[in-house]
Amino acid sequence: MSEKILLIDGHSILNRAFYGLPDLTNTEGRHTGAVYGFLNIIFRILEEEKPDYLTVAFDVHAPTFRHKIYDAYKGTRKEMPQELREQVPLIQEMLKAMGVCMVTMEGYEADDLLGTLARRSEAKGMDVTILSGDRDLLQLATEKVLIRLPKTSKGKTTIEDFHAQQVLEKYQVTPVQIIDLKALMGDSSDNIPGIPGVGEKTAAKIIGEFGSVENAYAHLEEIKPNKARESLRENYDLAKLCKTLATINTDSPLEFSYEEAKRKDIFTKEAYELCKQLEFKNLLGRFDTDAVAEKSMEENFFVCRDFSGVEKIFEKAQKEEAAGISLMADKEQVYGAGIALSETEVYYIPVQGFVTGEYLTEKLEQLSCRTILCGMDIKAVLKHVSIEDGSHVFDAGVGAYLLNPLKSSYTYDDVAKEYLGGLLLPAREDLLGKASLKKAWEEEAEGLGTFACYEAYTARQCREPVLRQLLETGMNQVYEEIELPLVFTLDSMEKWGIRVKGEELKEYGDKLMVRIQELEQLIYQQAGEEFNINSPKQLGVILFEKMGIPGGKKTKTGYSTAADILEKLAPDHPIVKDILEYRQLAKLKSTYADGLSNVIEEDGRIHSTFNQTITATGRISSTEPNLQNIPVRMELGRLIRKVFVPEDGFVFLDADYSQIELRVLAHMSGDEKLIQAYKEAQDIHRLTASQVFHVPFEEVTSLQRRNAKAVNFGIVYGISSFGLSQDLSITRKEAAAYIEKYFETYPKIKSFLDSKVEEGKEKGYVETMFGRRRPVPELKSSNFMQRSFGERVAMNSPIQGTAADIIKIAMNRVYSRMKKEGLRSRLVLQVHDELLIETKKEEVAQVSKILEEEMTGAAHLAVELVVDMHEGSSWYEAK
DNA sequence: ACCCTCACG
DNA sequence: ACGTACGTGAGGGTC
Repeated sequence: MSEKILLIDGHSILNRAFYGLPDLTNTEGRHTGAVYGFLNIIFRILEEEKPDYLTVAFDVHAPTFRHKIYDAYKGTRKEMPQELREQVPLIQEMLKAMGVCMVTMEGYEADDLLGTLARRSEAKGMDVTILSGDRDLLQLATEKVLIRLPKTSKGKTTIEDFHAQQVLEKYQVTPVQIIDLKALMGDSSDNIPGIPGVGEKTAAKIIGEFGSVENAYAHLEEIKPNKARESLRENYDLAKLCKTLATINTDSPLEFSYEEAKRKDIFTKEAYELCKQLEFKNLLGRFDTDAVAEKSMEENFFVCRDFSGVEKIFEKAQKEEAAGISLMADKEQVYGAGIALSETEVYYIPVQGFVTGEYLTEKLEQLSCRTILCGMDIKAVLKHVSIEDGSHVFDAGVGAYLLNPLKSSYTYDDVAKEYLGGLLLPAREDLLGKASLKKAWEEEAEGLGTFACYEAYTARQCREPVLRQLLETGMNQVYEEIELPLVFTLDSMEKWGIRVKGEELKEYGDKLMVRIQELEQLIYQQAGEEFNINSPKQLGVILFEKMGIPGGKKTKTGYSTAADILEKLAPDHPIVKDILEYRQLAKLKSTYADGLSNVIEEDGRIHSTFNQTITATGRISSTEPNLQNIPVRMELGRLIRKVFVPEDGFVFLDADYSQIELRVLAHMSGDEKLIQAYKEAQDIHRLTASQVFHVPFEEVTSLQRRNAKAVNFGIVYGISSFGLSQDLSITRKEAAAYIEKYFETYPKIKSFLDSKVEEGKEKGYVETMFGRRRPVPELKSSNFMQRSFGERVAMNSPIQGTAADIIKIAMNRVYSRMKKEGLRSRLVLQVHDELLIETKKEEVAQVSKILEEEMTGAAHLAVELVVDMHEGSSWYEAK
């Protein structure tokens, strides 16, 4: 069998990886996504091809022979974005570490080097494979030269393979004729102009018929489309020049040693270190562990099964300042616990024999009186271990979230990587797969123990660096005074849950169903056929094709059938009105009537999870179910709130902040006029309208008020004329005029927003009144859209985040005051600017006072914090 | 797994 | 020219 050489087009593969995959950054902020993608592609190809030789070609930044014959060649050649450019030396460093042969040559592009090596190798009788993202390379295809073009879309990489035969099949021309094709049609990405009036189709036809540019010129009169004929007549010289430009040089004077290109083991120690540095954790598994072996941390993990041994562990733990804790437990039971006493002493204690779940949790409770318990997720531990407050607790997940709220998760492996000097640990999935805890307990006992040890270890070891960084960033107060106490407040809310009348919810769902079926029939009749109304795709076809309704706005995948589009069509088309009603009811039925019914627990209550480490701004979120998006704006949906009721002997007290974000803005910007407005006005939107439009307060029209209100909202979101124009259905110009007037009226608001963008650019983050940070990496992006997004984020996050801080402070104070005053009332829900308290009837007056005092007193702003409060026997009534 | 749509603040 | 309001979570469809 003949030998095989694999030739790789470095820049073009890097490009493909950059544009086809999401960008990654490591902890140092280096962009690494393209390098990661590049490596994945070549690993795959190496496995498939098993070549004897391997070489990667790169362009050099210097004029090539093409520049010499054609000045415009360089022309408007697109600059690489910074995020990609900085990865070029990185991939080269990586390839060097892997011992991969690289070639470059001044005056030649990578294509020419690949062409040259392909022909030389072919002449030696080798098989050649070229990996590139560039279709130009197809001109090199022969029976012995295979061109492989990877294509990445939606994270999946597929590879298209071409020998000469496949080129012929796909393009109806020989590989060499690819050059002629390009000479006529041009190639914008390569700055080859082609000749005017000839596109892809015509070029293919001409070359198919005449075989080459030269022969076509020789038979000029036979060329069919007149336009193409005349264009070739006039531009023959240009066509020939293009042909030269498009021709890959296969005879460059490259010095090349096959010896150096011989394929070696690329999984070297150096490459391993570099992968670690770049945090390519998923790639490390490819390296032979013996060759790169490090001392395993698992040598310090011990399983303790005997009772007296466990007692000793806890005795020892009592003497430590801090211990890492990882409780392996689900709702039903406790399976065991990991406990880290020091860097080199980590135990796993499985539940068995005398070591019961109750025993374990009790020991942990005792331990928490003296020793600081460090966990990745303390709120989860609290479900089994009762701890009074945060005085002896460290929550690594919450700490890591504060230090960087943009992460998608705060699992121990992520946190270890970030705060333990890039330490790479196996993730839960590596140890347990996708198994549930129960399943792991039954079938993967050893993995479960290892998992618990890693988690406990990480929680303990992270304490110092995380606390230090919290101090360095000035976020220690937010951690200690807001987030850590909040763990206990949220835990209490989750445990209480909220009572829901299941029967009534079912009845509500049944009523909806009746109307849904009516509407279904109506819609089918009007459409003239049955189809799935829930499918935007099918619906789009019915409305905009079959029924020919105009105004079908295309999205990426088809027509948009979103409510704001349909609403504009509703007046003229009865079916659209029915569809809108159907949609509304279907949503209420599936998400709320059915969705909530399914999560009512044995105690007749719904126990949502309030997540503290999700949002970028500092808000909390609610899941399984989400109780922060229960309908309220439309009456029909609002009725759902009637099934949320307090237990017997209790009522609901609902308290919400009045326009907290706008008040926060007034305070943070220090705009005297807005502050004054709040001191005077009952109706801030009306007053804003009166000041912006220069009309007396009493004469403000409802339209003016609506517009002012929209601008007020827009300001908080990080205003843009486009966004406002969409919201108000006006032109961008009009929207821009409103904004300008607004800024004239409240000049300090403009300077405040501008200063936030500036600050974000300078520091890389913006912060709330209380020092909570949100990084805004998008501000440095070379992409206009992303940068604009960053600007809006820089304006919005300090406002939204400060409001979130304030209500968190209020929640904590309300929670601890009710506890301190020995009340039986309890906080059950938070909806961003609203608190719901299930209040013992006898305690209504006392709780009202607490709510009022703690909510309005949570922060001292230049404007008052105003709270609206209502009492009721359901959430519906209390709102 | 990803898109679309829609519920809330 | 680009193609958007800020922050979330859930359900259904589609590939």
